[in-house]
Amino acid sequence: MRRKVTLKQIAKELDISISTVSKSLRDSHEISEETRLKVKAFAKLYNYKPNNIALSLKNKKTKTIGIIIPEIVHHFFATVISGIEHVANEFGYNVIVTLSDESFDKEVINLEMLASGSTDGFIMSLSKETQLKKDFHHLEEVINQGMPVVLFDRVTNDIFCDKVIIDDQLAAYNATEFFITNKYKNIALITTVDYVSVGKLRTEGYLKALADYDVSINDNLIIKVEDIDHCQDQIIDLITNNEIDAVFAVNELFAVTAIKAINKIGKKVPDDIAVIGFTDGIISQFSTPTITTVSQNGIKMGQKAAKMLIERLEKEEDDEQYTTEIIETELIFRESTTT
Amino acid sequence: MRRKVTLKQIAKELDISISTVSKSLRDSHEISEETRLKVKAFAKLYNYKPNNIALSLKNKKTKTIGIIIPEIVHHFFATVISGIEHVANEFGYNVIVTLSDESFDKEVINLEMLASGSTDGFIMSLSKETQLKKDFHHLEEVINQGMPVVLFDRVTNDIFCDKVIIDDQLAAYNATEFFITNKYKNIALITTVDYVSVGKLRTEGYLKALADYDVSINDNLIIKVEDIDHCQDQIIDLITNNEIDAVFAVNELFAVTAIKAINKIGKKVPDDIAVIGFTDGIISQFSTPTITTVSQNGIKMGQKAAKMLIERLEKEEDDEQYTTEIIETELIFRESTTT
DNA sequence: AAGTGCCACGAAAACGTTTTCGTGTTGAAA
DNA sequence: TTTCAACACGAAAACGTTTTCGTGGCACTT
Repeated sequence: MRRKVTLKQIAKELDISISTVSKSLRDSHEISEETRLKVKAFAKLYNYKPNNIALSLKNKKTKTIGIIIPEIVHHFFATVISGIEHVANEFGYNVIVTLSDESFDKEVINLEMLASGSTDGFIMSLSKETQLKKDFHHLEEVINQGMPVVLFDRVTNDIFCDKVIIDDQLAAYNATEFFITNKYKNIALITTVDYVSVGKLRTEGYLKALADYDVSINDNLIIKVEDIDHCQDQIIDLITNNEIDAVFAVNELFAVTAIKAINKIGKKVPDDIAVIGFTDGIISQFSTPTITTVSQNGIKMGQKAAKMLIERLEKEEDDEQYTTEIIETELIFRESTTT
Repeated sequence: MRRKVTLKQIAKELDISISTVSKSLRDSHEISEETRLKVKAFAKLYNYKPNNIALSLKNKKTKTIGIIIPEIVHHFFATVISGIEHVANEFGYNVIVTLSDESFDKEVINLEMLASGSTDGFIMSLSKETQLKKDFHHLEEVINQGMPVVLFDRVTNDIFCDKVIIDDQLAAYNATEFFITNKYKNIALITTVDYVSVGKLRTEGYLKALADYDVSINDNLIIKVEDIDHCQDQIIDLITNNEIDAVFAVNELFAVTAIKAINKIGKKVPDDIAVIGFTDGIISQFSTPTITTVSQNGIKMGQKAAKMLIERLEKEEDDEQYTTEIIETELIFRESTTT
């Protein structure tokens, strides 16, 4: 077993000082060509690589970005990570990923862990519990310590930092508007409970569209799902007991579940009932029928978030000008709607 | 902005030595209760947290695990990461994730980056290109330096290290056997090119089952997909031009694509043609019809891999006894098959 | 021969910890 | 009064870098 070689060992072996070795490897003009080449040859032979940890300690930069998300087994978050990772890599950064599992406590613990020197900054999406509690002290703390934070998707107005979001309300508005202008009048909404920020915004967009077009709002057509794993019965109820011709769902899972429910009661998508979902993920692409959906480009969100964070990291003067970047969404038409 | 406080600053503020501060915080009996309490109060007030980087340098342990996978936008890999992260977290480790994008060069670069002090060990799944080139020097190198490596899913016999896999061949055998014993005789196989280790093994399982049951092998019923994004035409060809009653696909995507192709030519799943896929992911669960599939529990694989790695990290004497853990698979019956 | 300047290199500090060892003070025992 | 142990604390090394500054030796100029 060949342990990793250090400057000190090279210095000893070559009977010169550590400084000389370091300078040689960094091509300092202070060192004669002779020693420089000798050192470099030796270093190459022994496959010397500077120790990142030592560098981090010295430079007070870790060149790593901390990511904290509610869960990773979720196509959208996976795409965001992918976007972040690629940009980070390009700029010589690594990413360290932790999951909050939608728990406030885990979010806090992970944040504090990583804030103790492991990362230069954070990219986060808030856990449900955090959004419910509205407690953001942990975020304020790290921001106060001078660590930049970029929030994406599930954000909050209570914290001042850079953010990357989509215009959830507008996107939902547009989807609903599409239904209305295509003569659908009984549009059901399957959404989340209100404390999930994006769910609430999408609900608002739906309501605003109805209001703007003078379509009466029927509360029976709206369900707010608390437990995503057991939403099926609720949805079947809704569809069975109401005369509807369209469904707007605030995520893929609700959309595909709605479609299955519709099939189950013997109706057809899109002929009897049209469906639009949210998030252009695996499900929307491969479901039968494929699902018309609001695409929220996770890759792009991740890339943007990473760029914002790195930019802030690489300029020393910290201006307090925070920006909120809005990623474009678009309605992707597939088989679950007709025009 | 309140910068992070260090031992030195506390020492200065309290006019005592750094050693005393450190010892106080670690409850050393060398320190009088008076100073101990004073220091602790002060540390708490200023929210002192030891700097991880400094600790890593001193202890020569980073308490981080490096993960290198081909891509993250892939449900299976996401589940594995999830499994790893949770176990790692439990043992006080963090995970740092990098993607090879199926490229040999990126795999090497990322490995070398992380090997330079950033992580204590690795959990990896090989990129396609690496499997094609059969070049594993980068792995040998880090293993030689004393860094433990655990390979999962896409592994190689050329490297001696711990591994976590499923019995791909057996799983494929069982799926094929199910078809045969249920009177399906014309079983198509949609698989990958041979250099993808798991694809090859699954192909072998299929062939072995046919041979064992004296079903003649028809090469026309086998396609090996090179480019996953453009497999549709190939699959339609296969289904249109051959009389088949069953399809075994080595991943979800092939399975769902096959189902769509079958629908397109006016046949029904499972009545005309039955389909079994591989990997119990989102697609299999939410496709219509839902897909009978070989479940390879990614969470469990990740957990096992993490446990193996951490166990090796935490015992100092390095025995050279490597083990290969086989995760159980099972056939999950859904709507794409009948019995 | 004295002064000047350059060349090539080394010593040491710094980043933030932990830990070993040494040391001054105190009180009690002899 | 001397001796000794216990107590409470500090100095310093170590982890692996980079970088600033200092310095000895040499060649050159005058």
